[in-house]
Formats: sequence, structure tokens, C-alpha cells
Amino acid sequence: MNVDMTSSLSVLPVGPAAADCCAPSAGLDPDLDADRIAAAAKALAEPLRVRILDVLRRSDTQVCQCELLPLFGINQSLLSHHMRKLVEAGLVEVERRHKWAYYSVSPNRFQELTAWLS
Amino acid sequence: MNVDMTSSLSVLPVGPAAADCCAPSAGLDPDLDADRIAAAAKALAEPLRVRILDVLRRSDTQVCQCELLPLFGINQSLLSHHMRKLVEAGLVEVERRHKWAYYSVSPNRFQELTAWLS
DNA sequence: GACTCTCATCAAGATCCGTTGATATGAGGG
DNA sequence: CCCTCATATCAACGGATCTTGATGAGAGTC
Repeated sequence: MNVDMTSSLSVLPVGPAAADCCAPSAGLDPDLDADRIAAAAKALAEPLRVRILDVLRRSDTQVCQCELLPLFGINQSLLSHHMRKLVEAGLVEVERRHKWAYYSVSPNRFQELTAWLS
Repeated sequence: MNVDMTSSLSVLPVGPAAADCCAPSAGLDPDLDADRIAAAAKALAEPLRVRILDVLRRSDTQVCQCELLPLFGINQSLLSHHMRKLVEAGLVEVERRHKWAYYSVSPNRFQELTAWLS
């Protein structure tokens, strides 16, 4: 745990860790919002959600959940669960009209990810 | 589960689900490799791994693990665990020389992700 | 009001993941 | 040899997540 223990032996100004291994590295970026990026990536970390998003992104209009359900051979409960995850992550927007729930992609979070991945 | 159950009642060619809700949607893309995209995203689904990758991407040279360790206040075991995940995901390459393990970003998987996120 | 349709929620099981501490491995140095 | 250093691996715990089945909530129709 105590990384600087060697400095108690050699008091010479050779550096804290006396790095013989590599250059000092780039260091941390305090402006990096790793939690936001990781949260967006966590929503993509499931093949089913990737397929759902792919359908939504290639659709020029809103897509109803009852339209998505027969595309994948899954429970309605499971689809609702994954849609909630996508909405909570900010990748998808939902609009409820009549009896139906209409989903569409909200491109903001996608841009946050791609901006960092650029 | 049986979606076409209504067709047993109305044999009229009004469509399988008689969709009053929305347009037919885009449908599935058989060429989409959702598992690869999800696997790459899963490696990014952790704030610590995002920070590690950010350091590696901003470093123009390889970075030793002993250089990464003091940047984050974590166990060495935990850092080794996360580095393994990054290597297994194909986002990071490792090269072992002498006593040290040198890490660098392998941009291929990044491009796979950004290509789909474009 | 009773019924259907669409969707959300709950409970429970199973699995996976992050985290920690201890230990092993392997290379180098004295 | 023995020791240290850097890293990997193992066991175990807790928590999150996926999945299923059943049920609830709300809107619309008869």
C-alpha cells in the first residue's frame, strides 16, 4: 500500500518511485466525466439492447413497443426492462400516447460517447 | 408469445398484428454483430476502466502498470483485474518486458464501436 | 361495469461483476 | 540462495443484473 516506502531508504531526489520502467505517463484528467461515459457504455453492454438501439436508429419514426416485441423472441417483461434501462441511460426517449409507448433515439448521449472515443 | 393469434379470428388481410400503433419499423439487421459491440461496451462500462483508458490514450508511449497504480487509490490486485478485462476486450495491448507490464491502446475495437455509433 | 390490450412492476432464481485480502509466480539483485 | 519488486491468480463476499412468471395499472371498447 505504501508506495513511497523506498523514499525512506534513499532520500536522494531520484523521484518518488525511482521509475526505471517507463516515462512519467500522461496522468489523470480532472475534467473527464468517467461516470457519465461508463453509464452510457453500460447501457450498450448488452447484445439485446444493441439490437434494439440498432432498430431504433434505423427507423425514421418512433417505434412502438408492441412493434419491437415480435422482432426478438423474448418476454414482454424483459423487453420492458431493457427499454427502461435505455431510457434511464438517456439513450432513448419514450412518449406514451393512447395505450402505447413510443421509443426513439435521443442522440445526445451517443455524441458524448463518440466525443470521447474520437 | 403467439403474436399472430388474432389472425385466427380475422382472416382478412389486414396485416399480422393489425398495427394501429405505428409504422412497420425498420426491422432487424442480420449483419449487425451485436455481441462484439456489446463486448466492447462492457469493457467501457466501468468508470475506473474509462479513466485508465483515458490515461493510456493521452500517453504517446506505453505505460507501465506500476505507473498506473499510484494514479488511482486502489489495490494492485484490482488494477490487474481491470487491465485483464481491457486486454481481453481487445481495447488494450500488453507487452511484458523485464519485471514490468506495459500497456497501450489498440485502436481497432474503438473504431468498431465508433463505426456503429457514427 | 366487464373485458381486452399494452405496458409496468414485483418476486425469485441464477449468473455475473467489482472488490478485498492472501498467496503464487517470475524476474532481478545482493 | 534469499530477498525484493512487479504482476498475476485465487477464494470469498456483496451487490448488481438478466431472466422468468405472475400480477398490477391504465386506456380503450363493448
